[in-house]
Amino acid sequence: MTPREKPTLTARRGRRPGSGSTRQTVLDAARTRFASNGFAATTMRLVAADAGVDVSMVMQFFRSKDELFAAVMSIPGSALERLNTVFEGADDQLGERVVRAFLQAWDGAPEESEPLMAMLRGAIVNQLARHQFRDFIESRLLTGSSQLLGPEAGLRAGLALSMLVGLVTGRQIIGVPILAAADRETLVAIVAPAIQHVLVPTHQFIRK
Amino acid sequence: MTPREKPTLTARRGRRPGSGSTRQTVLDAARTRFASNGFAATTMRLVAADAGVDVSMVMQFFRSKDELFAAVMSIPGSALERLNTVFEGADDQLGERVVRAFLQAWDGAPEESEPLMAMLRGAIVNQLARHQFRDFIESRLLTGSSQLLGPEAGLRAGLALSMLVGLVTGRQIIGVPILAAADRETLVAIVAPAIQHVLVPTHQFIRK
DNA sequence: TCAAAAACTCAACAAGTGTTGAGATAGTAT
DNA sequence: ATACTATCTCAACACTTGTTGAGTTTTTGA
Repeated sequence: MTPREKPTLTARRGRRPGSGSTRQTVLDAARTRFASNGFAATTMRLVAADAGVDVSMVMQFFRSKDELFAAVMSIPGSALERLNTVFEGADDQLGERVVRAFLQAWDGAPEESEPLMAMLRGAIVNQLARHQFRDFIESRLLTGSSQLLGPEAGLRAGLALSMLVGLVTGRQIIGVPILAAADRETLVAIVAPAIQHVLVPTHQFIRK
Repeated sequence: MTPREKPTLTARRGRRPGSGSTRQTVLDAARTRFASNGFAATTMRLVAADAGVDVSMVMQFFRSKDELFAAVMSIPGSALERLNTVFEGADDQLGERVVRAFLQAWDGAPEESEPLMAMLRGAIVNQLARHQFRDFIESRLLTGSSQLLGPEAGLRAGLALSMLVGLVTGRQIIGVPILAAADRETLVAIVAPAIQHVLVPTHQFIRK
């Protein structure tokens, strides 16, 4: 049945898989579109037009819209990695460290912030994004915080995260003017003590 | 031209505007669908089927999908009204009062919580909802907090709101298990001090 | 009774969606 | 050269969407 000749190496002839530059172009276009338009409003034809290729090209690289979206979100990006370790250590600056890292992750370079933005926008409409988002909150971050704070550790970390996500959503996605206008350090100054209190169940606040 | 007899009252003849029960049924169905499925995933045919009428019936009552959505969200509901006064008074229990009122608004009866849910889900996709949401955060609530806390009053209230919205989103819409499983009082106990610190720029925490 | 008007249904349109398959083009091995 | 294969385009399918207009039923006021 199956031809056994030349079982060793270079069994396949013909054109080698291309440089992948087009695939990357499509992926970049999709990332940007998903981040700014959300999942539902991003059409395959729109992504294809941005990338300057035909629609079926997109379908051939990524087999469906869902898989394209998954490919966009599965870009690990150093942003997520950086957030992995930020919960470690329950010292006085924990809140400030967490808040600053969080705001940075969403303000940074498009290659890092856009997948996060796409995930956030998609979490409302797309089931895949919703699950990815749960994983993002549950496994990636809650495991890093296990060394923190007693039996409520997971709950406290989840609360801090969801509240910070709300802040970023209002600031970047909804575009509440008063939040969008504030600079990062002002936000850190106000929010950091609050997050500190959510994360560390201390009953008194260390002054200055 | 126009008959002048009996110019006083009952000018219109024919069937009076119906009991309105059907229109209300449609509105209820739309409210529930928008709240649970979001704007994009809610189709006119789905709403019509839920209400047990034809699609064009929905179109006749509310002239478009956008106007139907607007009708759903413009249900004032005592939930929003209750939130109007909750920011008043910068005492020690302000944070607790705000958090509890907020969680109640989203946990309460469907007629009150569903418009909020619809607004929240729609804010990502629908421009109308996004504007409504800004108004909800800006005018309705920030004006009530003007008596609070200095030059940063608006920013602080906006921050508290966005963070609480993030909490509710994670709990009810995304369905993060660890947040959904927690009961309301546990959340109040953890979050209230944090919100207190966001709203009132005190530098020390009153113990117990 | 009778006609007007509201309430309601049926069938379809135009546009847009994700997706598919056939085929053209071009690079790469033998 | 030539067979082979990856890249890419064209055209269309099958379906869903919001929306519309014509026609039917039911209630109401004169």
